Amino acid sequence: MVDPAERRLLLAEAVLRVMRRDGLEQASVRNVAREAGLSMGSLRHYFASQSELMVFAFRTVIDRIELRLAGLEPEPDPRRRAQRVLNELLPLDDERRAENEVWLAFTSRAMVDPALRALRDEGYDALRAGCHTIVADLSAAGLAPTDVPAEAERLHALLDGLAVHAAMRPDIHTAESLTTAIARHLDALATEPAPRDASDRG
Amino acid sequence: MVDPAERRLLLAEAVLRVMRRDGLEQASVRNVAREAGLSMGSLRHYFASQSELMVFAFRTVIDRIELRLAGLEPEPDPRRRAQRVLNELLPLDDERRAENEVWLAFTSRAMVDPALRALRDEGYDALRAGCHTIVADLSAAGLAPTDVPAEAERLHALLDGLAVHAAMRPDIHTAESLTTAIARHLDALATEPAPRDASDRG
DNA sequence: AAGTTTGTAGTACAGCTGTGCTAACAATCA
DNA sequence: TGATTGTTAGCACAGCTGTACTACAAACTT
Repeated sequence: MVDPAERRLLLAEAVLRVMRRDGLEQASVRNVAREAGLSMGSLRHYFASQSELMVFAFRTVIDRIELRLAGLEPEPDPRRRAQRVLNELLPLDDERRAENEVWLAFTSRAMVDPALRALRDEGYDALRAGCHTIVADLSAAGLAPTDVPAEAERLHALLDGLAVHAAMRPDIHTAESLTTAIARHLDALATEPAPRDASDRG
Repeated sequence: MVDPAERRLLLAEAVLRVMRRDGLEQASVRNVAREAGLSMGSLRHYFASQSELMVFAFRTVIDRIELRLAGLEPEPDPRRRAQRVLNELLPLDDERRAENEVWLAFTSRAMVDPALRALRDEGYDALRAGCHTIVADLSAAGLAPTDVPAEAERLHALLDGLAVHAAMRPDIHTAESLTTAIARHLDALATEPAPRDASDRG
C-alpha cells in the first residue's frame, strides 16, 4: 500500500511533467494517469475532478517554492540577503525553469479558471510581500529609496518580467544574465536613496 | 460579397473575443465560427486549419500595436517621448487590456506551439528594440545611465512584468498606478547616469 | 472469520474537437 | 447561353475529453 499523500504528490508531479512537455491543455485526466503509470479510475480515487487535480498541482509548486525560501541559511547583510532570496526566485536551474514554465501556464489559465485564481492571487501576494520585505530592509540600511511600496512594486514587476523573458528566451536569459540583471537593479537602488519629488511625473 | 481580407479580420476578432471571454482553449473552430456568425465550413474557407487561424489572430494583435505606435505624434523631448511610447504599450484602457490578456495567452501557448513561437519571438524582439531605442535616446540626453543594453533589458522586463501584473490584478494596477510606475522608473534612470562598477556584483 | 473500507482497473457515455467532404448558391467570364 | 470560380453551409468521421459506474483485490476492523 502506498501513502495516499505521497501518491497525490506523484500525480501532481506527473501533471507538471505533462504540462511542461506538451502544454497545459494536454494535462488531461487520461494523459496524467498514463504519465503516472496509473489507470483513470485510480487517479479519480485520489482526485474527484480534474479541477481538483490541477489546483493540487499548482499548490504543490507554490509549497515547493516557499519551502525552498524557508530553507535559506540566514544572512545578516541585507544586500546579500536580497540577492540570495531573489536568486532563489529566478529560473536559474532546470528545476526552477520547469516551475517557472508551469507558473506561466497556470497564470494564463487562471485568467478564465476561477478555481486557480485564488491560488494565483495567493502566490502573487506572497511574492509582493517578499519584495516589500527585501526593499524595506534595504531602505532601512540606506541601500534603497525611502518609498518602499513603490520600490517593492518595481522590484516585483522586474522579477516577474525577467521570469517571463527567461521562459520565452532561455537561450538569451542565462542564469548569469538573470543574476546580473537583479544585481544591477539592487546596485541602482543603492545609488538613489533620496526620495524624489512626486510633482513632476507624467 | 465581402472582402476576403476583411472577413479574415472579422474572424480574427472573433478569436480574440472568445479567447478573452472564455480562454484560449475555448477558441475552437466551432466556437469562433459561431462567435463570428459563420458556419464551420465558411471559416475553413478562409483558414485551412485552426493553427492558421490562431497565427493570423496573433499577427492581427501585433499589427494593431505597431500601427498604434507608428501613429504617435512626434515628440522631440526624449523623456516625454519615452513616457508616451511606454504608455502606449501598457494596458491602460479596455482595448489594450484585451490585447494584453490575449498576449499573455498566446505567450503561454507559444511555449508548446511552434507555429506561434516565431510570432512571439518577433513581438519580443520588437519590444526589446523599442526599449533599446528609448534608453539610448535618454542616455544620449544624459537622462539614463550609459550602459544602454543593460538598462534596455531592465526597462523591457519592467514593462512586461507590469503588463502581467495588470492582467492578473486589474483592480490593483490601475491606469494611473501603471503610468506612475513607469514615470518613477524613468525618473530613477535620470538620477543615476553614472556607469557603475561591474566588479562587485553578486 | 466476516464485514468494511481503501485502492486499482476497466468500461461506458455524452459531449466536444479538428478536419475532410459534399452540396448549394452567387458572381464572373467565355 | 454554359462553364468556371468563389463563397457559404452542413454533415460525417475518428479521436479525444471529463465523469460516472461497476468489478475485483487487498487491507483493516470488529
